[in-house]
Amino acid sequence: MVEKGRPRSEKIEKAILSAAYKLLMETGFQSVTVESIAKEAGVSKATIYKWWPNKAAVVVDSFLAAAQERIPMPNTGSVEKDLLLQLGNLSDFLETDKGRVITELIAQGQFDSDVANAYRTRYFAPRRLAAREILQRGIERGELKKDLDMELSIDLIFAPLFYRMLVTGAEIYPDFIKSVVSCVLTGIKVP
Amino acid sequence: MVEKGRPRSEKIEKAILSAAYKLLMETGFQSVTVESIAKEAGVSKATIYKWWPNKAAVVVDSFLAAAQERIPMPNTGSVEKDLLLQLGNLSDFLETDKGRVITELIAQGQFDSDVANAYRTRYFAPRRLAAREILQRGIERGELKKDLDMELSIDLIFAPLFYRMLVTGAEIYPDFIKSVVSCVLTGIKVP
Amino acid sequence: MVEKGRPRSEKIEKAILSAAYKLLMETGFQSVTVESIAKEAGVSKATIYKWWPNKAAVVVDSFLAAAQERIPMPNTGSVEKDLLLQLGNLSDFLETDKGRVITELIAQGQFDSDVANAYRTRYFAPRRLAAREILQRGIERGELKKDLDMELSIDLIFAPLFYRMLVTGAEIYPDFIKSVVSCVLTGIKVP
Amino acid sequence: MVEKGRPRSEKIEKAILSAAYKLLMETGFQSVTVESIAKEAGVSKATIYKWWPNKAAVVVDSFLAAAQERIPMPNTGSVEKDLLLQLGNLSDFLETDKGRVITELIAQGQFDSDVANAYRTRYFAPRRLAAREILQRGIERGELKKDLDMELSIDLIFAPLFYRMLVTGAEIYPDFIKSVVSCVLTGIKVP
DNA sequence: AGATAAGCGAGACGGTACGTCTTGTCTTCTT
DNA sequence: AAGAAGACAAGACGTACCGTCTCGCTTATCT
Repeated sequence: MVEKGRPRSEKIEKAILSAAYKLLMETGFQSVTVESIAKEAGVSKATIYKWWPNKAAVVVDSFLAAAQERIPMPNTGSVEKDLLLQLGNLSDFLETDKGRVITELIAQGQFDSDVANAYRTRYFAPRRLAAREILQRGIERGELKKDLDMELSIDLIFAPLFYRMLVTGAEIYPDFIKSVVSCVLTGIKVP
Repeated sequence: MVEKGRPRSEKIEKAILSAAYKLLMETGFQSVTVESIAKEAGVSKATIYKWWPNKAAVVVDSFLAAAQERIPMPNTGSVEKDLLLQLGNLSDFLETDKGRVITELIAQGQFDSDVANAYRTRYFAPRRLAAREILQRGIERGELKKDLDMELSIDLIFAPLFYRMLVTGAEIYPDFIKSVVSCVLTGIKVP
Repeated sequence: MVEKGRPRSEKIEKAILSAAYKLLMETGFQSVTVESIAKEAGVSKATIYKWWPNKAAVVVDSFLAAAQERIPMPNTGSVEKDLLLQLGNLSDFLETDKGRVITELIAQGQFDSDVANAYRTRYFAPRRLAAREILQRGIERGELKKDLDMELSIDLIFAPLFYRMLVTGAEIYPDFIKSVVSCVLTGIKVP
Repeated sequence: MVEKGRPRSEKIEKAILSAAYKLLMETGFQSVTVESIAKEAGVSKATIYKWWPNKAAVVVDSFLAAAQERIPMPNTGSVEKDLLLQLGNLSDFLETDKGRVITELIAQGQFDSDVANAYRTRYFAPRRLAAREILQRGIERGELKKDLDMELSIDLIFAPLFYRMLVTGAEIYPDFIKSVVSCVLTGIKVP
């Protein structure tokens, strides 16, 4: 059966997401208003609420849609080098405007579980997968313990960066990453 | 020098903080309004704004004032046991209502640097100090490397719990803590 | 050109004006609050501020909207009788609740020129026109001087009533009106 | 019996009235706040409320205290000339800042009968007395009707000026005064 | 001289209205 | 039916002013 009436315009959806993303980058999550998105996109507020349940949903969506760039998958033959590259990329990213934004989204996730689910499945899940592959190859190469708890290991690797970003606010200098990888590895590596 | 004018009423200050804390626990950060605090405390809104610049400031203050209970300082003679106790307490705490609240405050800290500064200096700083002592004793007993980077080590220990709370939302079961401590230790322990 | 968007609801506008008018009559200008108007009208405060710049504007508007009843135009064939009827009506009116209200609006007009402009053009202008016609007919009938300064004469006729209402607070008894008309017509000098 | 305790400081009372008057002239009735009077006078708010029941009372008092300058009593031998001088002075006065202020006080009198009583007895009563004398002399000289209603006549003379000031807002040019006096004296009817 | 009591400055406080802002829904006409 | 425009309800925000109060200090008279 064919849908009746005017079909949903994909152009409009994109305009909304672009506008939301632009404002998110420029002014931060709290300063973005649905009104401002509508104006920037040349769109009616009702149209936004037609497709997203609330402001947080649009804004998160706009961020995640824009974050679909390729996730780098380092494969140097060494777990340590791979992890250093991976964490280096992440920490570089967290310094950018986008990095600031993701902490705002994580913050919003504490108040809105839909937001939390969104960034978990669409943002973090694929990135953890990349880390998983690095570790998997390390196991196969005999660099890492066979019975490694993968999820735990990934937590140990990523957690310190987010902990500093979100909780302590301490600077994330390059040596910090080196030290994190070194410490975690010496722990999980075959002795 | 003697203070001039009618002195600030401590009773009122306490009433405000108690009211804010009560509402924070009952309804969560976002649902607390300055109006509701004023009503609950039997106080004028203007009085609240006289002493705190905005809602976030009062609410955070109310939490931190209530969080001044003794920080447990385990001292079993073993770094591993001490850390297990410390992290066990923390994870128990994070399961309670207060635990939920602190994630909300951390969230708020992403939007308001005054809030972030408040919980960093008044909440986390003393708790990190406790961890520091545990590690220090470990070094003195020869359990840990002499040239240990303390801040980094504390980050490695605490980060995974907060990472799960704030980012992945994964459950924090008892074995998780054991594994975290074990992994971090094997790395920083003298071989 | 057709208006875009949802049209302004006339029902709501009327509800606001009715509510404001009701409260104005019941409690007086100073006791009316925008909040109370909103509540009485079952309307949002923002809607009121959308169409009126402040409380005074709504309240004055509500009064003037309600004061659009027919202005009596006596035409007895005698200037004196016409003026007596006109002033009698006015003084009866000033004794009512509405009369008290208009002094409050005039008072408000001293602080807010928009208010003053409103009652001048919408309330007094049409009433002065009626008086003008009475005088005009008097001139045509040869009762009054041909070169009469109309504005001045109208001032002389109306002023004493308002002067007593606003300034001296003296009672306005029926004979007072008779005397005013008589004096204005013939003067106080010995003939 | 002698009063116990520290006596009321006249200096302070004067400072309050001066401050209130200064602010009244500079910023108008509504913009004067008790706070600002206290600050300007270097006095405590409580001291103000100790001697006056509310803001309006102080401000009106400050005005009336300052308005105690001699009231001119023209006596030219002609009622017309006397009235022209008297009204001329009044209209000159109403053009000044003080003139604006008195309309504000009259306005305030509509909401506060204490204010109204104050300016009636302390401001208008003595000025009406002066007019009364003018008329009395006119009667004695045979210029005016013997059975003249004095209060009414005074109303007729003063009312138009205040009517223009308070109600119509029309300009009060010199000829206007001439015409008022002339009309009141001789009437508008064809002789 | 010391006690007593009111005057006073400073400023905290309760109360209450203001006018603004944002969210999410609803209504009308246009495409 | 989708969409633009924009009206609307709800309700929190932070500000302002009023008039009252609570301190401690000062300035008088009374004992």
